[in-house]
Amino acid sequence: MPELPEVETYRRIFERHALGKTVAGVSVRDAGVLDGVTPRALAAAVRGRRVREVTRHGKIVFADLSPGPALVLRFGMTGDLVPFEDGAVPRFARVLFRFAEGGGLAFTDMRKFGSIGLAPSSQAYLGERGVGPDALRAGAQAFVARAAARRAPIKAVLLDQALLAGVGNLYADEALFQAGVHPSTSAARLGPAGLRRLHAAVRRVLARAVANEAVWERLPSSWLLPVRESGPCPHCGGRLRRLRIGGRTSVFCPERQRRGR
DNA sequence: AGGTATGTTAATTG
DNA sequence: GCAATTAACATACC
Repeated sequence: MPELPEVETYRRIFERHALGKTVAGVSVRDAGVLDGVTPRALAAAVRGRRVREVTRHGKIVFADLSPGPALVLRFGMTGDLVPFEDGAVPRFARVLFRFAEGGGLAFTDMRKFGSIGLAPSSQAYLGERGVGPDALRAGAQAFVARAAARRAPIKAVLLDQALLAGVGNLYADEALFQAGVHPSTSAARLGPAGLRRLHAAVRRVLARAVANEAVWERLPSSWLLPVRESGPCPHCGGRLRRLRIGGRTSVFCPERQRRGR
């Protein structure tokens, strides 16, 4: 379940179980999730190294092994990090990390859209891939300027990781809902003021979700997220509508989020 | 049985 | 050449 708030909880899990520890071994159970490394090369690069720092940028977790490369963890649609003790390997485990001090972490991923790779550093990786600023740290200015130049539906623009890294389909819908913006509105049409308000909503939504460790049951009942599948609009009680935008499903309240084209 | 799914990205179209 | 859109990836579940 990985968007920025979920991935931040993964970062904390990795930190709790690996920070300061030495990697004793890496076991690749499905090489299909490796990105640009062979199982052998991954093990060679990581084994014997200490985890110095665990960071997150958007939906990506980096484990800094310096001196040495950074481990790059991406979770796709169904990735997760699950602590395990030997013997009890979690379901859908694709890669296992074991630590010299004891314990292990499993990278699980049912659909295998996630990946594990290596990079000289997190900065190098982000630069090469063109990942934009982290959605929780970025100021509004750059986002407003770049989004204003786009005519695509604002929903699609919010999902563009080059503009703002970390926003995914569900939290994008939540931010649009709270800002009262129709998902198919052209980004440019919102104007600087509208984009600024939307950016504030994105940050507020993500920060609140992180504070609640991305547990939906703890989110405010005024939010769209908990009732996204089933319920009526928590504000007006009306029926929620869904649209296909940029290949993803958008859920919104037609009453609260008026069409703006 | 068929449609859908929290993400990326190559390929295609405009 | 760039912005926008769509298909494809692999797998489980309702």
